[in-house]
Amino acid sequence: MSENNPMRDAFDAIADPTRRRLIRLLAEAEAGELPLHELTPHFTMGRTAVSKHLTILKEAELVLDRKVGRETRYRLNADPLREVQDWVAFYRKFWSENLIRLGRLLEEEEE
Amino acid sequence: MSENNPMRDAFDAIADPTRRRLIRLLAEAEAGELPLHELTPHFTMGRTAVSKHLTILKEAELVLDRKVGRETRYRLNADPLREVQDWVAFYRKFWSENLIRLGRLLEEEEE
DNA sequence: TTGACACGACACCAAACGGTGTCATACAAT
DNA sequence: ATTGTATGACACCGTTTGGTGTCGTGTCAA
Repeated sequence: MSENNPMRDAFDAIADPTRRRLIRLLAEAEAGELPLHELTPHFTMGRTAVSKHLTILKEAELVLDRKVGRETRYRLNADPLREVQDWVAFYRKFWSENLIRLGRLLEEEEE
Repeated sequence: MSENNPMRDAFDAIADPTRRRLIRLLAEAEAGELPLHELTPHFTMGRTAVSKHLTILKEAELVLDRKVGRETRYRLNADPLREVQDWVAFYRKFWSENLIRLGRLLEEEEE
């Protein structure tokens, strides 16, 4: 039984501001990974709540984790965000004028 | 009392796949706008459910509406998606190799 | 003016969400 | 060996979500 994970959408995972901050913290971590007890103090909520948000991010495969001693270190995996990028990029052509040039530039680059 | 709206996050609004499909349908509408009863048949759920999704999109200002006769026509406003674009763009540098070149190109362009 | 249509508003419901606190376990340090 | 730390797993709880059905009102068509 290799996969009993609920397996979650990236869109769903980044909908919560706490989870977006977690992603940011992991992105800026010098070591590239952080354990739960170093992430927790950045929030007003308790450890358990942060842990649950990390679980949701794991379900979306936005973070990976490995156990080191008694702590679990979490690391960012930004790849699923490409789906978000691709989806939102489609609507660039509907934005207000000043980014149309950039949009065209991207289209050339992306094929 | 000009603003009694709950006022919702764009990230929150696009988290639901039904709402993403609504955005797509409105984007592809030839007339640029569609009434509820033309949107509904694209889904398996009932009219009331679709209407509630549209309300949520309205709270995020991703759709605008105007009344025409007995119908309410909904139109896409993609501008709030720029916030999503900006947020996700930050993590392009963490993606797998082949987009690093594009990422650098965008950074030059964006300042 | 009667009837069908389009819609918003509302009550309702089960399930998921976003928190809390507690407990058991594994590991570190002394 | 004992104590303290880090964590996962639960049970619990109030609120929100995503759906349903119904009702009332405004509008178009006969």
